[in-house]
Amino acid sequence: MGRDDNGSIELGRFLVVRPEKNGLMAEQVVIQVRDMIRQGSLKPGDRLPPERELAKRLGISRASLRHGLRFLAAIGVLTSRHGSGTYIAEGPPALDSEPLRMLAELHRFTPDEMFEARKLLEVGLAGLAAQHAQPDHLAVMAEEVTEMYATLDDPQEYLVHDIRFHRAVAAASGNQILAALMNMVSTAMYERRRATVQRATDLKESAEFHRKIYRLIRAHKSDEARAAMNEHLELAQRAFASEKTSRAEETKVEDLRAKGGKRSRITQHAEHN
Amino acid sequence: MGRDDNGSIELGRFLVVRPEKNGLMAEQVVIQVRDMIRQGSLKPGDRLPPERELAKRLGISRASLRHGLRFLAAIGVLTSRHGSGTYIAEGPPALDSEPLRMLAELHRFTPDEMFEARKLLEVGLAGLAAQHAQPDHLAVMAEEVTEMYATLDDPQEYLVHDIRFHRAVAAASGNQILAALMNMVSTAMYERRRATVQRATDLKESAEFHRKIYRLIRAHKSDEARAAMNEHLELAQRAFASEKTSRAEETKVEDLRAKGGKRSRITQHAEHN
DNA sequence: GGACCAAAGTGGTCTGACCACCTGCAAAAC
DNA sequence: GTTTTGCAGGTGGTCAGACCACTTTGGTCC
Repeated sequence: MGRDDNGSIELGRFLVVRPEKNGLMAEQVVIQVRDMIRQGSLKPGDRLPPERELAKRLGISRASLRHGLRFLAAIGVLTSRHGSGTYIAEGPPALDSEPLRMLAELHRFTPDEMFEARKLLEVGLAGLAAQHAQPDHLAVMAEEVTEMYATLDDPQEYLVHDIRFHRAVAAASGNQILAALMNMVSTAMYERRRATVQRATDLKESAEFHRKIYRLIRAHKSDEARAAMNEHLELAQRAFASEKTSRAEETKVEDLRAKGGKRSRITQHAEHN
Repeated sequence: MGRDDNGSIELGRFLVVRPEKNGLMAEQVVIQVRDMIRQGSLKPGDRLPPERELAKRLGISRASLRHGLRFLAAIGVLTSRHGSGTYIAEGPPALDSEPLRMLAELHRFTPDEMFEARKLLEVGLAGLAAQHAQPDHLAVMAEEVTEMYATLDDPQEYLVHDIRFHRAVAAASGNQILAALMNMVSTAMYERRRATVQRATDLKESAEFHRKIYRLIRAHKSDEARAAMNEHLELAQRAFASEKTSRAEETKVEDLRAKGGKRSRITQHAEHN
């Protein structure tokens, strides 16, 4: 295999990056950007130089540069805005849920598996939240509980506040990693839940549970908060299971996804709320 | 907020898409491939058609197609092999750890946060493993424990078996999602650990712990396995902390990463063991 | 049979052009 | 003076075709 050792680099008039025989160009981009982030010259919200310029600076073609940027966008580090520029992701740390969704498709994850994962994460988060929750987190939780009671007759809307409540608990835990993981799992399940929750089984009971969890977190009762969260999720799991067996329509879900119910992070035009 | 623009596309996905007002081309690719996966015409290990052909079939340029494929490769669904083809990811479900690593850089995650996340996940997994472990999983665990004892004098090698043991526990839990999450977190921490473990503090004690955990899982003692795992990780956390404070050199780590200690999934040429 | 080599197939990169979209600013309208 | 309009430049998105680098395959030669 080795008879091409004429790799003489004589055109190196610029001292940018030595075009060693090493890996792909796109990977170079990832490394460069990561290092810029690491050394602090790029912070969340910052705008990167234009592609044409950046490509020139790194000594690669714009196409290759774009391949690298695409990778970074895919994993959620960047977002590109057509006509405006490329920016470092902002907001709270979050992992894209698309990978998990894909995995679920590929390996046929069962709903029970997902619920189990959620249970483990959320029960733990509830316990941590009870220990570390700050007033502002508690305020958000209270707000969402209130909204739940106010939307008992609108399952779709209720679900939104349900999710926000759990997100607030995650944020209150003080652990950004676990919060990001939980959100990823939770979001990946969203569409399925959205379909089943349609006929509200027991939103009242659900709301009560959320209120109970909130109060336990506020009172710093870690173990009890964990227990309540566990109970709540098992209830939800059973409700989901019974709903699911009673019908087998998937068209609805299909439809929602198709017309932009969610947008892949690939271009995500700044729609984080 | 919630600007619901995005013109309504009521009917919409034909194979030959009109270059009218659809979303980005790359996104079309993602959707197409995902649907192929969902409907079962693409399974793990399968090879996709050549880019040139696929591009023609979808009615887009090869560059755009490649952008889409890059996205899928980035999230771990595909792997491209130069000169060979593009394949659907094989092996057990796994999430790439690069996103988490990037998040850690961007938001300055603390080691304590990471350990806390690991603790939550692994303690839960140990409990589940004690309930669901199969003989083959137990065999792997036993094997790795043995190897740990055999490599007490080689911290680097020891760490490898350490990681494999924990991976085996995760696999034994029967929950692929949690296993994938744990591996993601664990892998993201790998480099840091690799640096600190150099001067083996108490590998003997660590090995004892692993053996203990293994036996408890084998005996289906869920609660005790959880407790042991928790103890083990807190010990490791303390060891890490004390190591870290005693020195502040990072050059070593930098070096390892730079020269291919790890390869981003972006091109990952089939090196899963 | 085994080592070697050449050709075909495939992903990776480059180039340069054009398109679609956003932003900012200046001219026009009020 | 203030608001609206419109245009021009900058920026990301797409396209086309060519060439490079690697892998695989299958044949040739020893």
